[in-house]
Amino acid sequence: MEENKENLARPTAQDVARLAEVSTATVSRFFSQPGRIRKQTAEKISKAIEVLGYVPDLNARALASRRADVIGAVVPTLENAIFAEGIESMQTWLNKRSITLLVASSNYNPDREYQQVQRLIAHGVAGLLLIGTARHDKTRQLIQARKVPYCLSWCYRSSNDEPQIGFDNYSAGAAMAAEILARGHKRIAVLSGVRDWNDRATDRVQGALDAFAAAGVPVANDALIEVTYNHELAASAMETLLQRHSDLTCIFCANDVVAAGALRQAHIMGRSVPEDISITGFDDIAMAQVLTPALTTVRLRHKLMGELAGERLLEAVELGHKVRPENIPYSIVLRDSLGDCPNS
Amino acid sequence: MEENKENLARPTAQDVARLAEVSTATVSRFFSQPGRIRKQTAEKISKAIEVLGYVPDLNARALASRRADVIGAVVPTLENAIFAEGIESMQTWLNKRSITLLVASSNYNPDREYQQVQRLIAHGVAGLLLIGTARHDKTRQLIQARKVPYCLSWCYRSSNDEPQIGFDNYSAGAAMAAEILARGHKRIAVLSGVRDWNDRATDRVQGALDAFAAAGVPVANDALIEVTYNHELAASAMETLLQRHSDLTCIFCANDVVAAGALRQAHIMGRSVPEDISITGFDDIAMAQVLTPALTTVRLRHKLMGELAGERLLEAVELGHKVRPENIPYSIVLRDSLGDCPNS
DNA sequence: GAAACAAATGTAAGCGGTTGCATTTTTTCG
DNA sequence: CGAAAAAATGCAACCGCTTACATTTGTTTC
Repeated sequence: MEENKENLARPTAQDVARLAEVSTATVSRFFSQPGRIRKQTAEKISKAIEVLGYVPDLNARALASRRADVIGAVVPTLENAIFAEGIESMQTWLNKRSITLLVASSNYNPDREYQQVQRLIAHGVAGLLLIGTARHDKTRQLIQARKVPYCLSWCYRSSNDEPQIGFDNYSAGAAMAAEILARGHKRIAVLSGVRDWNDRATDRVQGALDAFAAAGVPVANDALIEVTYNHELAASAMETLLQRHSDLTCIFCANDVVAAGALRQAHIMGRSVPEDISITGFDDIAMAQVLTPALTTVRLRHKLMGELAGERLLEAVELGHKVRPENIPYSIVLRDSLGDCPNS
Repeated sequence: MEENKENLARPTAQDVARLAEVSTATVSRFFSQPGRIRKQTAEKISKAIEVLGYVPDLNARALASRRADVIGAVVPTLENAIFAEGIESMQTWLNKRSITLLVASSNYNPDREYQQVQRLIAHGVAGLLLIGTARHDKTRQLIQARKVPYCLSWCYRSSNDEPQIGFDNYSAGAAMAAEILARGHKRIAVLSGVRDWNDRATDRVQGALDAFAAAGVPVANDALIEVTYNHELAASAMETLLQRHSDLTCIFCANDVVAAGALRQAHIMGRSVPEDISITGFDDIAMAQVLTPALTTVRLRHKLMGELAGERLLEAVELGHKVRPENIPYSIVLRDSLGDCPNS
């Protein structure tokens, strides 16, 4: 009687078994191998489940079967739309396969990344998605020691032989630089994201820097400013840039958010884009096309990447092999913010 | 010898106990009640943990202690910046307390929301964060039956006595309408989000509609268009609106993304904002201030809300009471996109 | 310094499932 | 129709950790 209170709130497989007049083993098989159960037995069980409102306890299942239907991901932050989008579609993909995605944020901090990886491992994740290549060695060691299948994402460096599915940021940076150079720009500045512990930002900027230098228009040291992922800081950096070099004709921005800030600041300072000065972005987040002028940027298929990473990682987990590296192509989206160099 | 292979990969509390020459109970207490353990014993244990690289199995812990340090949240989508921001800060807050946040997306679909709630319950979450008030009854029943502490978020309706921490969207909609009316606008249109199963969008629009009607400038039926959360659709809806009523002087948008699309379209059609036509947003996402002109909008403290929800929900879980409803104040941010009504 | 009490630790029974192996039931087929 | 093979189900030992209760060790008191 009174013990039913508990049972009502959280019926167990035991309860289901009792009501359906079968053993718990059969109930368990009802879920894991429905084909191996007689139709009439299955109906009894499924009715009992219905009646009791039974929901299997995934913790117990994970413990007993020593595998969890959970994949973990540690992203820098969900506030960055590219990660939010990628994670969202990865999750959607995984959910279709009854896999849960457990997301944690590191806030771009390798120490926190380590903690989060540890937390995810403690939760028994079957696989791990990490962002980029830069991280503490102990983080790698932990993953190695636990033999957790993993995959790096948003990055692709041919020099790196870790499993990775992402974009070749260096070459994409160079490609955008080429577009800029093709329009005759010679006085160029760079608005970078924070590069410390961020290989994506590093590669993007380096790709562009190298391309500019190779074309004989190197970017001066004081024409490169690093800012965190934030409109306002980008705007004030833009102001600084324009004060230092009033003759700039193009700003290469390492991401769209920074570009948006720069665009805004240009407007405030009365420089029209792209007539007086050109600005390019990176990522092609949704916002890029509603800005005025619409942002010329590098399109990265973040959602596709998320899906692909989910698919490949799951495959790797199930088949027990490593994820095969994949370089997802980028493209340059020419909109209005990049124009020909004025006075040339 | 050979069984060590397994042990090396996933050392258990048993292994730690053996190495530290104590019982597993003591190892367990080392984590749960460190104060109750002699210093020298603690040191032996902590050394063993270090040596083995032991990480406790949270699934086993949850099972044995029948409580999990996990809180679940079902959001419509992380692609919407307001949820990404709110969830991010809620997660940060919870992580500080060693609580894991398990996030799932419903894609604005009540059926999927139900599935996700079921999934989270299966994972044994100690508490649940839901968005808004509109959902299937069976979802409510499931939560009720499982006695999972929960909290609605992003909404606050005084008529609703469920635990809720969020914003009074109706009154915020009315407040923005008041600003619009105060500037003399009389030919007003509304660009709404999809209101079906979305109480936030519904309330915002209704609040505005009622305010306009009360002021004697009701919005015509064909001057209200519903669009999904998307720039381009919003832009084309804006075009339709302007075709139907070329004399509109103000567009009330139910969220910033839609407003951005409208702004863009106004620009394309050569209507300058706010001189020819005013546009207002809702949410004050980061983008709002980099648009040109900067968007006048309703500021909602999404991050604060996320933190507060995390704090209160955790408190409710730990103390076993309900979350006390909380109405988080909004404010109107006057920027450039709302101006006086022209020709008046 | 022994009794009395407090603190630290150990013992062992689960938590809610899974699964190898044994057993029972059903189907197949000569 | 009965024996052999196949299919379905049951039994029971875990999975890794927690915790009530028992036991041991340490401390305090007079």
